[in-house]
Amino acid sequence: MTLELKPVQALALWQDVVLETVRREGPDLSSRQFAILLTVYLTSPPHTVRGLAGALNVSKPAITRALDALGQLDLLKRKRDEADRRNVLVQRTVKGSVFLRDFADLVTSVAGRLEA
Amino acid sequence: MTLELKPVQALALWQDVVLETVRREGPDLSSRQFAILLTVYLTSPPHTVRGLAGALNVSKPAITRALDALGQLDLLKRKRDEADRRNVLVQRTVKGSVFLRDFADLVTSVAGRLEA
DNA sequence: CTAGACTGATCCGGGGCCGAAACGGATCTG
DNA sequence: CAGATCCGTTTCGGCCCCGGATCAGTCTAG
Repeated sequence: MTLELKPVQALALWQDVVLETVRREGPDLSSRQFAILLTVYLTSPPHTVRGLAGALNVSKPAITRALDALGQLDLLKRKRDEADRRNVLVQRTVKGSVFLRDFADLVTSVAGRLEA
Repeated sequence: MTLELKPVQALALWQDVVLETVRREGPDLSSRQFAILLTVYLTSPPHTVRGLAGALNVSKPAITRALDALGQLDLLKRKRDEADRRNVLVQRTVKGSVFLRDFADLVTSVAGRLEA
């Protein structure tokens, strides 16, 4: 079974969620930063700078900066790969898990209020 | 009837959509700009700078700048209110309609591929 | 051991966005 | 009228992000 979602519902869902995140004065992530966050939490490790750059079709410095910002917010952390010290492994944090769980709840709640 | 969406599905949906929009090298809108765009197209007119600023809980100059950017992209246009020439009415454009319809199709298509 | 490949970080000039404050035009009010 | 008020825009100093080029550290093949 797949999830049915009409175009008008999709836009309404997006609007409510984006509006809510804009209104709340929480950490305001760019779409790239958010994409990185979601990718790290939803796809299987390991996650490297180069890998993320390729996955998002973005330059390496952009990933480095995004990791700086996300690390500052404690939503993600870096760890040297001891097996190959050239690599940096991007890992989850407790705060990041909580942040994404809250976000998921927001989306489901908005979806629940949507007329189907 | 309401729309059922589990937290894990919500995150997966969001990741796929955000990842796709980041990868595509289309106009890369900030969340505020996108929120403005959605608000103008989904809620009933008239839309003024002050009204949008209040709705998004954001300063007026931020709205002005966002309208500059969205106008440059031809996704939205400004029009003087002839009844009260202090006001600026924000209006839709053909290109904006197409842009949002495409986006809605992207979301529905991703949702359709989601395991329910 | 060394030359080369590969990693992530940094440098750099350029550009966008930020909010507070000030501005000019339009409108209302006394 | 003149002053107060409302509107959107502009100015200002500051901060963050952009990507190409380059860097230092690490690994590997010969």
